[in-house]
This record gives sequence, C-alpha cells and structure tokens, in this order.
Amino acid sequence: MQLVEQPVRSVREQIVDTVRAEVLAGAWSNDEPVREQALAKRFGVSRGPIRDVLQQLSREGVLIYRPNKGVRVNTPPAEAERQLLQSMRREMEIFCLGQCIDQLTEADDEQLERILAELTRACAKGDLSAIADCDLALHRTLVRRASGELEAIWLSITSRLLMDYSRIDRLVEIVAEHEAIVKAVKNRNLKSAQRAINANII
Amino acid sequence: MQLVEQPVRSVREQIVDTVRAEVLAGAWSNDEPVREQALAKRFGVSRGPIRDVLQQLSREGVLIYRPNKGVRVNTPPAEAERQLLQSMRREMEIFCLGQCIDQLTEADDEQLERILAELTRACAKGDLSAIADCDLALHRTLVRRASGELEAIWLSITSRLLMDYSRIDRLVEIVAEHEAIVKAVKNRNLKSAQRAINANII
DNA sequence: GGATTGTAAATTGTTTACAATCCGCTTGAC
DNA sequence: GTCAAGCGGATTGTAAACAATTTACAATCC
Repeated sequence: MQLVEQPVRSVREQIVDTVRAEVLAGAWSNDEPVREQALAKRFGVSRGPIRDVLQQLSREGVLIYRPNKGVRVNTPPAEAERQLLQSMRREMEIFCLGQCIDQLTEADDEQLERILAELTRACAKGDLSAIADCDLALHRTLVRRASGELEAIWLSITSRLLMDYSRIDRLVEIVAEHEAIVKAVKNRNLKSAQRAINANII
Repeated sequence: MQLVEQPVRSVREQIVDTVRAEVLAGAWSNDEPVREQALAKRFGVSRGPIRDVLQQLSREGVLIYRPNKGVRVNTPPAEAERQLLQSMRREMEIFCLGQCIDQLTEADDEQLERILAELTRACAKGDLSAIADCDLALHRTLVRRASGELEAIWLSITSRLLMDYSRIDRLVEIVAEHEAIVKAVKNRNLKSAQRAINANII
C-alpha cells in the first residue's frame, strides 16, 4: 500500500521508507553492522543507491555512520535530548497544522482515512513494522502539506524520537488517538486537531 | 584554517563545508543548476563523492534537488517558516549551552577564540564567505560539544535561516555579538551566555 | 506561421571494477 | 603462555564506464 503518496517515487525513497520502518519497529539488531552488499542484493540494485539510502538514514538519526566501518542501528536519544526533540516536534506539528488545515482537499482526507485504516489493521495484527510506518506516514502527510522544506527537518527529529518504537504497548490507544486527529482534521477544526496532536505526542 | 575541528575529516565533509559557505555567502546564482561534473573537476574527485555532497546539502536545505534534473540553490524560507525555524534554533542552542558549558576544556576556549579572531579578520575584509563560515562554525562548535546527534538537526535548521546571509549589513555588530558569546562561555556563565546567544539569533 | 515530432547533445542515475581500509587469525619470538 | 607482527578475507571508498532521462534544436506537418 502506498502510504506516502507521491507522483514519482524514486527507487531510493522507497528503500529508505522500507528500511526506516523496519528499524523503528525493532526488526534490526543494533549490535551487528548493516552490510551494503546484503541490502543491495535484497532490493535488487547495486551498492551505489544503497549507499545513498544509508547516508540519508544516518542523517535522519535512524542509523549511525562511522568512516570505513559502515553503519549500525542508532540508539534512542538520552532523556534530556528526548525532551528537547519532543518539544520541537510538537512545535512543528502544531505550526504545520495551522498552515495546511485550510488548504486540505478531499483527496487528502481520503489519504488520511486510508492510512488510518491500514494503521487499524496493523494494530489488530500486531505488525509493529506496519504500525511504525503508518504512524509516521499519517503525521508526515500533514507536515508535507504545510511545507516540503520542513518535512526533512521533521523527519530527522521524529525518527529519533521513534527509535524505541518497538517498546510501545498501547496499541489500542494509538488507533484512538489517530482517529481523533483525522476526525478533527476532516472537520477542519484547528484547535481540536492541535489538541489531538498534542495528546498523541508523548 | 580549520574552523570545525575533527580528527579525521573526510574529503566529502570538507567539500560540504566549502560549498555551503559559498552558497550562504551568495556566491552562487540560484537560477542556474549546479553541475556534478564541474564540481568533480574542481575538487579533483569523481562524481560519486560529489553526489553525496549534493545530497547532504539538499537535505540541509542549502540546495534543492529534483529527480533527473540535478540541484539548484534553494530560496530562503517564507516569513512564517522563518519564525518557526528561528524559535527552534533558539531552543536548541540554549539547550546545548546548558549541556556543554560545564564540560568545556581550555582547548575548546582556544578553538572559540581562533574562530572569533578569524571572524574579526573576515569582517574587516568584508569576506562574506569567510564570515558565514565562521559564524556557523562558532555556534556549531558549541552544539557539537553538547551532542553530535543534535548537530545534524541544528545544521538543517540554521543553514536554512542563513540562506540570505549575503544580505547582512551589520558587520560590526556581528563581531561584538560573538565576542559577548565567547566571553560568557569562557567565564562559564550560563545565564550570560544564553542571553548573548539570544541576542545574536535574530 | 505555429505546433508537433524526431533527433542529438548534455546530464543524471546506475552498475561494475578497482583501490584503500579494517578485522580476525595465524605465526613466531620471547 | 602471552603478546605483537603480519597475512588474507571481507568491507568500505573511489573511479570510470554504461544506461536512462532530460533538454535544446531542427525538421516536418497542418
């Protein structure tokens, strides 16, 4: 399913999103290094594009890069840093909601509903990778509508915050919280949507 | 002069810093695209590393990338975005000062003094590229001391804010403001340093 | 004349080949 | 037995060749 809609989605971006979702879901160990060749073989491309993917994910904070030694899965931020990032994420999403809510189309609403449906299904199945992907995709859609420029910054903040996504144990709440967000957004109720976002970012 | 100290400074990072400083100083037009081969020739490397550099600067917001069409110099953020980024930058630098000020060494002080001296010289000569480089390097040093993780995020925020650095007309104030920062930091006076940072970020 | 299609040059995207570096292991001296 | 030097495989870093796409311009059609 295409969670982050985009006319032309380059191969690299697809791989980036796939790998990120898997890492956030805790599918990868952070003890053993990520091998370029293994990924290249898996995705059916050569090492070049894979290196681009690993570089991008390193800048996002999902992976960590050390010269001549490749990349590993990064560790979640320390508590103080986490609070700072949390605060910045809130500030960004509140801002982006205000920017985009009045110019959203019905197509956007449908997109959000699709992601929400997929999220619900993933939660029912307990598919952590899909849950992480959907959670990120829903917020990301709103941020992107506000500003493509801010999207990259937002991703590098939020990815780090979700580094210990695999520890989540409140599957039911996740669905409810995102339902509240989508509902408020569809009603174009800014205040209500911002409250819902605030409640979701914890 | 080595403004951003680092034991092993890869070729790519050097090129990144050089290109960024030039773009921020307004040395590059934003109408004509940046050609990979021209840069490769200039820095004496092949297109591979150059592509990495352009990708990184695109994620920082200095350049803007469009599939199959290469990169161009990005435009400064709109006013609303600018204010958001400004606020986030403040929040980060204030936080980072608090984190790092008690663990700074004399070597760090000397590093700051070196950058300050270079900044003074650059301002006297009106060398915009060097001024941009020094301004960024001074703040960056403090951020890096607090957290290498936060450095990448901070860069992608601050680079965008400095996109119209070439318009600065207050060369004298720039020196004075940074002198105040360095002085307060050397005295390990957190409150005073945070005030100085706040006054500098406008 | 204006619009459209075809073609060639330029540029980006990808692959492949090669050089440099790292890591585990053996080997040998002490 | 312990430790260091060095060898060999594996992995990353770089360069160069190849494929795909875009762009500009010329030829053709209406």
